[in-house]
Amino acid sequence: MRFITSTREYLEIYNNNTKSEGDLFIFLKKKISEDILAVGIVVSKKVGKAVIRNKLKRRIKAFLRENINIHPTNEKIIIIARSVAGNAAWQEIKKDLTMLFGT
RNA sequence: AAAGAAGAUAAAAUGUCUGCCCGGCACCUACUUUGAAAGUCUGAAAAGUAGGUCUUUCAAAGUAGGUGCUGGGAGGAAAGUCCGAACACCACAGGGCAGGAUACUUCCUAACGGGAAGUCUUGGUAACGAGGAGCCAGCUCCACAGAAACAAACCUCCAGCACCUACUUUGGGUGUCUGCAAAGCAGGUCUCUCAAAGUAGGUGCUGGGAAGGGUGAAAUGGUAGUGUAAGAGACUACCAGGUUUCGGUGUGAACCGGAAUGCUCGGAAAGCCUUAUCCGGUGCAAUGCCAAAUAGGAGAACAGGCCAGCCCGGCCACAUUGUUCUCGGGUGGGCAGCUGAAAUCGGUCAUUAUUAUGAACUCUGAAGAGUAUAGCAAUAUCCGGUUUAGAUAAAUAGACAUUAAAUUGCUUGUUAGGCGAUUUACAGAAUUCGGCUUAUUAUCUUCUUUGACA
Repeated sequence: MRFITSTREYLEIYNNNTKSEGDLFIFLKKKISEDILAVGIVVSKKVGKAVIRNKLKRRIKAFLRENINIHPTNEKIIIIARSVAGNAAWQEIKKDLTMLFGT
């Protein structure tokens, strides 16, 4: 697994994706030929101040580490946080992410 | 006990599982360079010798990756980016204008718009807080209300003139009444009317005056008297303030005491402005370096390509072409800058310097000053210690459990405890420091006022 770091890569997915929505997050997915998962995390200022945004990003990364097996391996995914995700509990985040990866 | 004021400190703890970033050490793998040895192929006048090529092995260094062990890893505001600096680059002979910032005094400081102490004004019963150049240079503004917001006069006050009304007095006329026989004359506590004078009131005009009323955030000193047509610092006494000046104290802002002068002056400079002082610009995305692919640029060398096994021949190109190499610019990317500093704590046995305080005594009209040593404090010096993140879609954590604290519910055997629930703030480094401002949880210390009890 690797993280998406360049603006060009983000724009490529924004322009050509399949969208799935949960209560807390929105997934933008795109099939790729490489046998690896690429993930980008987007948390806007609507979610909260820096401490809250950083904590949410760390929690998403922790989920990805702990659930390495359920990931698809040939996709690029952008995870966008909705504004309510800032004060969600860990159980809610886990449930929402599991549901979105399952579909 | 309640309500306040000032300051200081801390920024919940422990464990389990799973992880992140930076460094150190050891080992392993790969690559590069250097050296040594062996072999191989070559090989300079002579030597298959020196040297060279390639391969293998070993050693050292470096780079990259991996494994293991180990060390370190957010804040008091990391925030806002508001001041001041370091550092980097650019600009710069000197001076002025413009622009910006600041504005009581002394001291601290690398510097500051920061801090400390003092001083004045002001708010508060007080602890304590807030503020500080200049509206006697010029201009401008002062909502609403009000006559008027700085030059005047609405009502009121006073004087004069004109007109109107009422009344009084005097005089004239008509009527009426009475008297005389009548014409007529005379008279009146009568009526109407005309004129003059006076008194009172009203209206208007001219002048005096700025005391009173009312408006406003703000109206040009206050009280009492003299004075006047009415009034007014016009004059007098006392009070308040201003200005000038003398003496004293203090480094200074300023303060204390005296004298003269009727001088009595609106507010706003977070309005223009005046005065004084300071300020070159851009910020680590600074700046320096390495440097791929692709495209294009410059330079150099070569002359080709297709048909064919080769030659001849034919076709294309004949230099703005093709191939190869080199160069510099630039993009993605990477490295350095990058983290130890104007840091912080303690000590005083001893040393030195400076500053402040200071029991006591003396002087003074007061404010205050002087003498002088012990002790104590601060700063510097000195001595000893402590800490010290470096990420880059951005690490420093995620989950769970226990404990702690606070709030709250239920409950019991109620100065106490048990069982639950919720909460544990504000907030995330980005070149580095010194400050300021803002956000915010808890605790402690000192002080003030009021009340209660002893």
